[in-house]
Amino acid sequence: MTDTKTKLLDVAERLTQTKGFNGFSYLDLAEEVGVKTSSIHYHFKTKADLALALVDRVHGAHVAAFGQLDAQVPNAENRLAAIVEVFEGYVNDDKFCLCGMLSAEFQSVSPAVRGRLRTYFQDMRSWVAKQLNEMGFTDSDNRSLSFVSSLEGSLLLARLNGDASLIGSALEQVKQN
Amino acid sequence: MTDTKTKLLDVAERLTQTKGFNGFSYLDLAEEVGVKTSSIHYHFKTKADLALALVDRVHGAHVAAFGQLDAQVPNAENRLAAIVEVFEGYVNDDKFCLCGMLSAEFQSVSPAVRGRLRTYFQDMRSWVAKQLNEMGFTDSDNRSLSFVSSLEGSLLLARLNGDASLIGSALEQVKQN
DNA sequence: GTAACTATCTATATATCGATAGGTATTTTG
DNA sequence: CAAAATACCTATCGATATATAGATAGTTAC
Repeated sequence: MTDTKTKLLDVAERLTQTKGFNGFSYLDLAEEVGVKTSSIHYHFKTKADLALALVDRVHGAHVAAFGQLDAQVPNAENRLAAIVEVFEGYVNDDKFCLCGMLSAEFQSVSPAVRGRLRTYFQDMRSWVAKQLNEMGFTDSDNRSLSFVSSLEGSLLLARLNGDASLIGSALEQVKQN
Repeated sequence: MTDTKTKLLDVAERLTQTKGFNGFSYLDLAEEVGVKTSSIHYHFKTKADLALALVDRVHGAHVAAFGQLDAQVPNAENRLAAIVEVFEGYVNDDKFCLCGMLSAEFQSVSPAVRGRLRTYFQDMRSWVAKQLNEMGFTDSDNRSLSFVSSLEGSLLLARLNGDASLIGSALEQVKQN
């Protein structure tokens, strides 16, 4: 029996990824979860607090996923491929990246969220750089920037065109040299 | 010729690029331009119509800019650099790409806008591919996808970190061989 | 076993949303 | 000139936004 707070985060996450954080209301959220809007305010005092909780949760989940990949997948290229697959999966669900979305809406999110977004992408870049380094690239710092940028940008284009394969195509370039 | 309509588009464009299309209201727009919200409805019957007008205008402007660059800048690499500079300029104005923003908010825009966004990015990719082809790349089709993806993604990261140079760094990879 | 806490509800407040009706100058056109 | 179109306005609608107060039932702590 999933608790209400988790359900709220699940639905809010999906709505943010599909329509944007400013593209849904507490009423939308309440009706989907089956509670009243006042109950959402009980768990997340303001909508800004909900945004913060969303970023924190996805950040934690991704850091954990990075750790699991490091421990379980014995090849850096395959580890990177696993992340690419996650993003390809978004396309089929008509989703953008949650932190990419909030970064797009940057000027309408709280300073606290802005800080978290910077940390999220910094952590992602660091992890990607580590993989690229293991793959033998000497310019892993700059290449990781290119990797993450292409990942976000190609996801935007892939969803727009309903073609998940655009992500892999765009990233091929980054792995060349 | 009333320039109210132009002013409305100018401000709406900036608000979309900074806060997202769902991040501002007709009242925000009206107050900045100095008219009443009913006047906005006179020029753009619904907010969806405003979105359409925004995409159409920027699409026309960019197609025109591509043509001017082709006519006036005698080197493909410099022509590409000119586009990169436009995106670097966005960072200093805390803007994202207008069509990138609406693509992020994809699930909350009208089917008409979705179609226009596809055309916008298709035209951009075609033009970039032409430049890359002139630069001697034989994989210009795939490389243009990588270029545009990196451009959009790195703009997201650049604004997030207030560092316009991230765009050029990310794109260096694409121009390598 | 009662006091405090948790998680929800009802009910409401205040503000704003996009949108429309209808009026009024000004400009254009036949 | 008169009719029509243009570009605003005032006034207002119904719906929805985020948010709060206070009641209630169930659970936990002392």
